Amino acid sequence: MTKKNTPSRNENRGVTIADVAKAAGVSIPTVSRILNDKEYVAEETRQRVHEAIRTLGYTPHTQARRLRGGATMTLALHHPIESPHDLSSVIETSYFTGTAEAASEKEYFINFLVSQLTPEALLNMYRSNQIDGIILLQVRMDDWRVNLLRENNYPFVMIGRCADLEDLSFIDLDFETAMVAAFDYLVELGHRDIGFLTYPQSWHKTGLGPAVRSLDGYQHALSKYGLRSCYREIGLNSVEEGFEGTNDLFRENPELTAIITVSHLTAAGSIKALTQHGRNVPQDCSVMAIGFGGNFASVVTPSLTTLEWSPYEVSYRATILMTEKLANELSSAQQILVPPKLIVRESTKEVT
Amino acid sequence: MTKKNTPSRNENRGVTIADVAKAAGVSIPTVSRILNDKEYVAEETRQRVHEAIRTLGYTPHTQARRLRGGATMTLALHHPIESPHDLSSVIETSYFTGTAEAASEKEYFINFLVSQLTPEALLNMYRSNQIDGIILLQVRMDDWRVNLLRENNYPFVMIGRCADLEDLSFIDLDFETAMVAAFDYLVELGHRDIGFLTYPQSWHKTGLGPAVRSLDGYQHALSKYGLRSCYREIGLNSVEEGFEGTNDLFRENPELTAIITVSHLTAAGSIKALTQHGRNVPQDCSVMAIGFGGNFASVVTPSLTTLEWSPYEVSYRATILMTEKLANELSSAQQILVPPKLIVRESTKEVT
DNA sequence: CTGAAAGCGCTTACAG
DNA sequence: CTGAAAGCGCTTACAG
Repeated sequence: MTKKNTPSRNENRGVTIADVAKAAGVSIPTVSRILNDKEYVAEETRQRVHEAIRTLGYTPHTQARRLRGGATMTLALHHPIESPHDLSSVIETSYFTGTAEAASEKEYFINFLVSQLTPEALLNMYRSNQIDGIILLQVRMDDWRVNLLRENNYPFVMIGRCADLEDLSFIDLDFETAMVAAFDYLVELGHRDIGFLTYPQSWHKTGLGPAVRSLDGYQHALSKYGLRSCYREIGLNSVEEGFEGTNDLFRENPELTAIITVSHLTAAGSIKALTQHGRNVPQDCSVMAIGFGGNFASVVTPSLTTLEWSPYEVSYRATILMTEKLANELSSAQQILVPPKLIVRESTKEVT
Repeated sequence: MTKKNTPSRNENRGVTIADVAKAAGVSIPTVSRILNDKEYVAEETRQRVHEAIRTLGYTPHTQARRLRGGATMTLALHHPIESPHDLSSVIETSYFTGTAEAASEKEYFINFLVSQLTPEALLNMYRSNQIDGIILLQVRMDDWRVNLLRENNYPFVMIGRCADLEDLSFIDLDFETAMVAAFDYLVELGHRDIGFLTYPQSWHKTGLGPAVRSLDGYQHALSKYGLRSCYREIGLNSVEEGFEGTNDLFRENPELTAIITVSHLTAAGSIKALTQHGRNVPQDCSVMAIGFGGNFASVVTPSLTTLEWSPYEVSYRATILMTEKLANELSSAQQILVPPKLIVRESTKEVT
């Protein structure tokens, strides 16, 4: 096995604008102009410079350009979570890919921040010119990040939304509409005894949007149809909690004919519990989930009827929004509410 | 609604090292030294400078530091895929979070590249100093990215591995071992008629590691136990393909008592097919999946026995490896093979 | 222990 | 149409 020499920095790296200028027999500014399609340049000069660029394999130094240009052309996507290890159960891959795709289209870099951030650290991201803007995930009704960024007038965009939205741009899932839509659908099928397994109490207490707004929507739906309240606040990301929540619900309300959950995981637990107690889904009880779709829905047996959003699309749009804001292309704050899509699969059925 | 003025760049941004120097009544290099804990500085001066830094809210300009320092302190993670939209079905979130976490610990930035990359574009990432190194995903036995990077002597690390590994650093899942381990486990339970739903033929043809090595491991296992071959190459990411693949397999081999799949999705399809044909899992037939774990396994009913790896850990380690390589902390190429962990759940059982 | 000088690679007025 | 000069914010020898 021949041992090769592995230098830490590469030789190719050395080609600078000065090299190109020398090779083409012109000055550095001239090369720069040609690179940036500025002003008038003699066609013959342009040819010569391009020739030099090609033979030298020159590419402008991104960092230097950015230093000169003032903008970092870098965005951050922040999800506050104690343990990044667990993020996979909280957020879908498509959030990353949607953001990454939009950023790359707009020639921005994107940094994913998946940790608890101190106010100091957040400010430093801007102050030290690491980022031009940030996209906030998991926004609370009263969110310190929003307050801080707003005070300091640093550009940001939310996926989600806080309480005071004046002049703020966001894209959010419309949970209120989703809840009512779920009831519209189930009531239409003849259901009147509907149980709801919602977000954990801790989410509600800390003012997390989905928790607060789902419950609001739930109340609307109840009064719209004159139904009585029947819900449990349970953990989001475990089949077990769905299992136990469902058992709980049925112990006190054996008459239920439908269950709405806010995660595919708890829906799966719900189905497990029902099946185990001899209730067939959807024959004896319908189950539906509100949330992100993806592959989960069809893995479950029976496959899940859902009201879902595309995290890819939502994050893509949020990122485009961020770049537009930075380019001053937004005349006013953009506030976008995305309605969910109803996808009927096998887990729901009319009451017999 | 009061209309606020939204300047595009922020005022706080202006604080530079020169401001600090002036405020503290010292020269710029002195501030720089203090910032970087260099050499001897009079304690009294240090105090004064720190004081100025604090009151001005100064943070060093990252881009400028990088320009001066030579390194971009930025890494890329590349997954080649035609449609980034579909990435969520191919790769787990934990890949991103593991990478992001390691990068942030080492004070690197990380850019996720989730698109088809041209050779030209890949070289440009280095030439234009956008990145110091790249982490390659979905590596083929003969991978143009590897060849190109190697030729140009640009630093990279693989999650996966190609055929010629001389002097290359990687961390890969040990699929051969996994296959044999699956058979060890099932044979121990008394199974001798075992069907295998493996990666699609296209993967095998393009030389994708998991496809090639799973099949190799499969052959080893067969000859180890003197069993006959019985497998199908099917699509990875759909419940349907698992469903149909299983039906296919049983049509010609009704005697099968166990199925091994390489994805949770196809395993779910497998269970669906078996159940639908009146075969109880695991009573009449065991099903197990080789691959990443996560929440999928317990969503399925019965929950899946798996041989699994943690994508968080694998990507975390790969990223650390990359930073070590860049810091020249690696005396030789690191080649790490990660064995899977067997997690017995409900979907497997001894032959009765 | 500290400052004046040069330079990282580029771009943008400013003259010609 | 093109070049000389200044500067983006920082760090690193080099003198003192």
